[in-house]
Amino acid sequence: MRLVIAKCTVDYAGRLTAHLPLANRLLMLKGDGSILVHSDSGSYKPLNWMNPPCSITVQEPEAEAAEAGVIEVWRVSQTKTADILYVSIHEIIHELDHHLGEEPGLQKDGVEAHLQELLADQLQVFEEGATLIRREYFTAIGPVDILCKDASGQTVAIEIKRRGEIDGVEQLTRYLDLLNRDPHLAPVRGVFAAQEIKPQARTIAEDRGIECLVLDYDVMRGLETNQSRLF
Amino acid sequence: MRLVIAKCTVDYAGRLTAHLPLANRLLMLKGDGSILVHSDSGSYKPLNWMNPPCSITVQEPEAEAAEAGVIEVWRVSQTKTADILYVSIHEIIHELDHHLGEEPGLQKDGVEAHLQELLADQLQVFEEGATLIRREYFTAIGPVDILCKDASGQTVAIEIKRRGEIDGVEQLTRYLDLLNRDPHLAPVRGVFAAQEIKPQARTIAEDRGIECLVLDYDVMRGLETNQSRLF
DNA sequence: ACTTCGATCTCGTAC
DNA sequence: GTACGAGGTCGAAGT
Repeated sequence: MRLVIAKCTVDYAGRLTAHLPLANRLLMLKGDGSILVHSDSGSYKPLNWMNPPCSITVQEPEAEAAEAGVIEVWRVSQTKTADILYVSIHEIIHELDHHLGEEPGLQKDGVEAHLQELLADQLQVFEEGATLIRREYFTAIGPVDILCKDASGQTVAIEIKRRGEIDGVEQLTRYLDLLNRDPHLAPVRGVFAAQEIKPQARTIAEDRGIECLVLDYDVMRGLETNQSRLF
Repeated sequence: MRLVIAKCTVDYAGRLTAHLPLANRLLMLKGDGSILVHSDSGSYKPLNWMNPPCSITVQEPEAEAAEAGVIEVWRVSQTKTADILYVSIHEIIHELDHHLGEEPGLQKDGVEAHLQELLADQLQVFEEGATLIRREYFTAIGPVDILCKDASGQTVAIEIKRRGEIDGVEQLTRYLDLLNRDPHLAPVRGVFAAQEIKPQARTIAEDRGIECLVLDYDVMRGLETNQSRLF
């Protein structure tokens, strides 16, 4: 990895065109040829960048640019797409080069699939007396997150999201349309469950007779802990 | 901005928990207190990070960690949320500190809003004789990008996307359902316009009687330039 | 290989 | 401020 702190301008042309006026920035050149342009604030997204695979060539500035103070131009071109990035260097302030070696990679834990497991184990959170038919109940158009029966024996399809938005309601609607064609299952209740349900999604869901269920992840995790202690 | 190349492990606990095994990495400490952990490959997303506002304190390692080779621990805590990040430093390989100064910011061009403006000004691109009713025609479920009348006087709802995908067709479908309930407007034609329309989106759209319109951004920008020169 | 969907999404913008 | 949609989304999982 090569790190360069430089006074530069940057021009990008690809899906959009963008320009960075003259200022001091960090240029990070990774081992795979990609480049990131970072400022001293903002979140993890660089001001500008080029994804691998790409190649960097150093060019002499054109006469006009040289007069404006450009000492060299880095031409970064994407190998697959036509995207291109020009970094016009006015001054190199610091430079540092070091080979980092192997990256073992990030180990994650605690994703959204957990919500589905928790609700399947705790169907009373949805309704007392509900019994699981199965998780990931497969249909021709995709898996229904949870299929169960309520206390009266009616089939219930539950769609689970972390954040409930319109897309999720559309998805559940398609499942319900399909499931209700099966005389063994129909009529099927639809339940849209999420940690947070957006107003527009709730409106559309309720307009279609779909029930909304807000899940409290921390409470459900707590219930699970208590259950595992009890049994 | 402070740049440190170090042999380290990283532990994050917040919305999820994550761990980085021992390896050499770049630690970028920005002026606003945020920190990014980058490896030598991958895209612009860091392996791990903490967003501002956050504070960093350096701690002595606990006895067990010290025996494992940890020389210091950086405790990075988010000011608002309870998120926390620990960087356990085993060895500092390089270090570089420099104040970058003001960042003038990225100048973008070529967004989707521009497509809407252009098409509203150039309805002949859609169909000769079409006349604008209004952009961002507001409905109970959101704004219709362009509402206009065709040469025969029929109402037309146009949904514009940069890339036309299924979501956009669903959105337009909802608008059409709603608009067609209004006897002053019905029957309403639906037009799905985008720089690029995915085959699946096109299939669904046409199956629903929605017309697809591929927009050439460069040509439309050229037309606008010519218009502003003529008038 | 391509597609779909979640994300510690980030980022802008309208309200 | 919050809410919503778009992204040069990124990244992983499944097909």
